[in-house]
Amino acid sequence: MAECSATQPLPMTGSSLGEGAGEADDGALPDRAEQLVRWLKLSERRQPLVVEVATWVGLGIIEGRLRPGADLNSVELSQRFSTSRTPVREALMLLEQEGLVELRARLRPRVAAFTLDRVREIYQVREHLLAVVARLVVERAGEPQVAELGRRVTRMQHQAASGDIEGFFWSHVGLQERMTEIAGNESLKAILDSLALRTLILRHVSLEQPGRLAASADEQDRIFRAIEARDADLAAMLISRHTRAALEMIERSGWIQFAALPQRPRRRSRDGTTGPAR
Amino acid sequence: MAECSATQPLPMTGSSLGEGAGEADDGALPDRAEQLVRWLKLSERRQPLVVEVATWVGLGIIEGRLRPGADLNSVELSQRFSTSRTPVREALMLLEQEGLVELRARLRPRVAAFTLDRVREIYQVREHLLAVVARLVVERAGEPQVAELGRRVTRMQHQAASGDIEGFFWSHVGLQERMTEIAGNESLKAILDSLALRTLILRHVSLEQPGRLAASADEQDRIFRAIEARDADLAAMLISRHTRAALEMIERSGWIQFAALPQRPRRRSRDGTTGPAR
DNA sequence: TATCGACAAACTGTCGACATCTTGCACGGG
DNA sequence: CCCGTGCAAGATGTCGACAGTTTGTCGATA
Repeated sequence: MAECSATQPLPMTGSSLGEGAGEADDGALPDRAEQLVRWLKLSERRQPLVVEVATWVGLGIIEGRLRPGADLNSVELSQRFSTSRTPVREALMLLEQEGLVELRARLRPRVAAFTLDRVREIYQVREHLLAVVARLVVERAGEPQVAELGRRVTRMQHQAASGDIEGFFWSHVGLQERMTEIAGNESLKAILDSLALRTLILRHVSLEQPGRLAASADEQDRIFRAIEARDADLAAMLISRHTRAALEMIERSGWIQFAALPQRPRRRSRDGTTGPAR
Repeated sequence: MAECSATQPLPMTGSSLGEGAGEADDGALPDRAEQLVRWLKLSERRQPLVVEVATWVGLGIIEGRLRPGADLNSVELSQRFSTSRTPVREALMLLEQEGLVELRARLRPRVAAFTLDRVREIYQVREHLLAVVARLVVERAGEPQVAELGRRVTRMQHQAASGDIEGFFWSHVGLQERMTEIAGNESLKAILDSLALRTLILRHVSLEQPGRLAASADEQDRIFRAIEARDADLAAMLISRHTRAALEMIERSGWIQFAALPQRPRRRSRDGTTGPAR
């Protein structure tokens, strides 16, 4: 378990993350797990076992514990969760559709690797769809909803002021999700959720850029005021600009090249000396 | 199935699909099946068995042979293809992500049912994303690409003039796919492909409305001329309007209420002799 | 020393079996 | 006659096993 906290590009082979995983199912996973479950609409559609595996792997990818390109072999995952490979394969397929995992016939599943081009594409789509969301929110939000959005933005400003990146990050996620809900187009929400999931880790990177936290908070405030004033054009423009700014931060951070390094996980030596084995 | 690991997707196993469903696939599979395979990005990612099942079921849904709400139980499908249930389940999961099949834990898989609201949502998203595509096409298409689009539009006009709904329909599908390719945003293309798949059957309905064929051909022509003239704003506006018009036709046709009728398939008698056609 | 080829480990895809759950149907009560 | 209850057929989810591939490693060769 000690190795769990390793910040190295630690290949997930072996039992590097062993215990934490095994017990992770019920107690250990905090709110984000539930967020993820809701995001993937897992609970309604799948058995608990599949949900457990998908949640753990998905969270691992989002949180950066599982690096892009890392092997996700089903045998090891099934041992980790004391199940057969069937639910594991199902979980990996779910994550594949969300763009978090790459599956190709006969090849080992791997954590999806980003390319800068792909990220640009996603942000380009997000930019336009979020503009649509903004317009719909202006059109459809009642007073109570506007007030709720205002409270969320206020909280984010406080978090930004106190430098609480983690809190701000999740508030931001929650705010955008709430706005897509208010927009009232479930298909649109599903698409944006999926795109959000793929870029979660990147959005984190974006916020870590110096000065970005305060700037982002300010932009959120201006977007909110446009919504409050029922100015759809302005809100749409601001949210598009906000999205472009976030992309720029990501590009500037150079994170992508770093993360996309060809990661060749070593095969375990077969005498079992893989360090702390289970 | 025999161990023929042929590289070519061999035609359906002719063995066990004796019913009305059987006829439709074997001879009729040629182009659309391949289109569907490409659409789902099946060939790269999955084993032939899964591809075969997914193609058959997916085509069945698109062509209306499998009605919304119809049961898709994995035992029957596995018998039909002489496989085990594992690849069948995988195929159904693939189709679920494309919105063609509904899976819920412990319940039988069913062909996805449309609601009018859901269709409106999809067309709302399509309207905006296609506008983005139009702008990108104007920006990025070279002369050869524009010429190719022109040829496609010309062909569609001929098909419309001769009342060839089926041909026009697939030309239309091909045209939009080509435009999304030219737009050069793969993520955007993936989203639009998925939405297109969900609404394929509806777009067919739309074209069957009297007068719609000619109107659609005319709109396509105007969109093309706007692209040719490099007028991004106009092209985007026209393609949005075109999408809205298509939705209106669908709403007017009343097809959705008809198709969404709670279809309760009777259980088969268990002597295997499926008396009435399925 | 570097390269190529073959071996062996390990992983994936598929299968049939089993436990659990859902669902249609029959039966009994109101 | 209609409705709720219980049962049995049948479907799903999971499992362990097996065959076929992929892949890393080792040894032979130049």
